[in-house]
Amino acid sequence: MSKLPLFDSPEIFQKLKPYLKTERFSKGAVIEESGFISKRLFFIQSGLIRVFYRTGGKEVCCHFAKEGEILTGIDSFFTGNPSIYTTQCIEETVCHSLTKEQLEWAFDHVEGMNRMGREFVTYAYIDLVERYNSVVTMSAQDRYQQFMQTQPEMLNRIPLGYLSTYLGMSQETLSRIRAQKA
Amino acid sequence: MSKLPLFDSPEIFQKLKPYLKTERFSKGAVIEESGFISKRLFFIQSGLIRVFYRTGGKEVCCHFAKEGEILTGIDSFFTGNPSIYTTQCIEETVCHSLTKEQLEWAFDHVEGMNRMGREFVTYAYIDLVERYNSVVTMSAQDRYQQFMQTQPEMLNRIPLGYLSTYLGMSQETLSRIRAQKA
DNA sequence: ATCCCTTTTTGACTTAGATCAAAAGATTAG
DNA sequence: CTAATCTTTTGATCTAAGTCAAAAAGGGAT
Repeated sequence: MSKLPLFDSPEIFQKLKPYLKTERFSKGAVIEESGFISKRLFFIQSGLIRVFYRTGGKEVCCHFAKEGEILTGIDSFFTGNPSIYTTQCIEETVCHSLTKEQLEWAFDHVEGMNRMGREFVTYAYIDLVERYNSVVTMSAQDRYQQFMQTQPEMLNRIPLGYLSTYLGMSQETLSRIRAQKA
Repeated sequence: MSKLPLFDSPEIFQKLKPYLKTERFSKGAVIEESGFISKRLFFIQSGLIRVFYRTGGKEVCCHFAKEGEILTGIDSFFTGNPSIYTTQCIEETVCHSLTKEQLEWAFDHVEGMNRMGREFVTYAYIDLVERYNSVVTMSAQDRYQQFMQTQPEMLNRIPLGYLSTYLGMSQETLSRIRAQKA
């Protein structure tokens, strides 16, 4: 979910600190399972997480969140309905979290927090629009290339099987695309 | 861009009213052309607008906004870069608009405005996530069906040629899908 | 009405990418 | 180190959807 201003904003971070719950998750650990209500917003200190949902017997990754970024089952966290998303660690991960109530409190009482939230979601939205457009107008090859150019460091961190579903293509197709430009 | 709480929130609407500029655009009129900086946020009172961009010699619709909804070249409006989007009226349209400066002012001075902005973008984001997922996991047929079920009233208002690009398929494919279930 | 122009439909052909299946490489646990 | 498991690659089809081209249907203007 795009860049997170929190860690760059020491004043806000200081104010929230007393409320943050810090946890360490090992590789493969599931942080939140689909079907439950997402109760926490996570600030990722280190590590890598994938967000996925199941459809037609398959898992489709719709997001990766790494150190410095924010994570939540956004649909559920804001609406209160059970989430369709499962969040799982791809690497060992350390994160700090707030409950929804604490976040709501912060929106009302921490100066600049509401604005930060709005700007954060706005940029996440802009990012997603681009991603959406790329699936509608670009070929599988081009989508991979674009990913390679914009987040080359992620190529080694995300298993091919996860990345392919994120890019909207089969694992075999991604493997072949990767092969042809050796 | 999803539902707009503004018209449902008389207090906020009253406060903004003095600053709103009201305009009427005829069918086919271009409200903002790509390549320019999007300077206004539009509240649509009546009518229907398409947002599109050009790629590979084609126009791709990425959004439709109708009465009661909000419109802006979101990328440009918030970042200040020239927009890649053109907004054009599909029907005769009446809307009220604010400049970016006025909106910023409102975020800081109109009680509840910042929160409204954040919630608005959050819901727009959630909507878009769903749309994104549908392009990645569903067939052209299923996407059309889904659109038919969720916004049946739009079928008669949006020309097929525009709708097809919005749904991420060729005009011919959409025509054929529509034909087979007479 | 009639002409012109835009939008939609229909037909024939092509292709990107999916699926199914199996081999080859990596990782992890014991 | 070796077995067992998981991940990636390679190969052989198959199909949904795209492209190109032309006909049909709608909509405005005069």
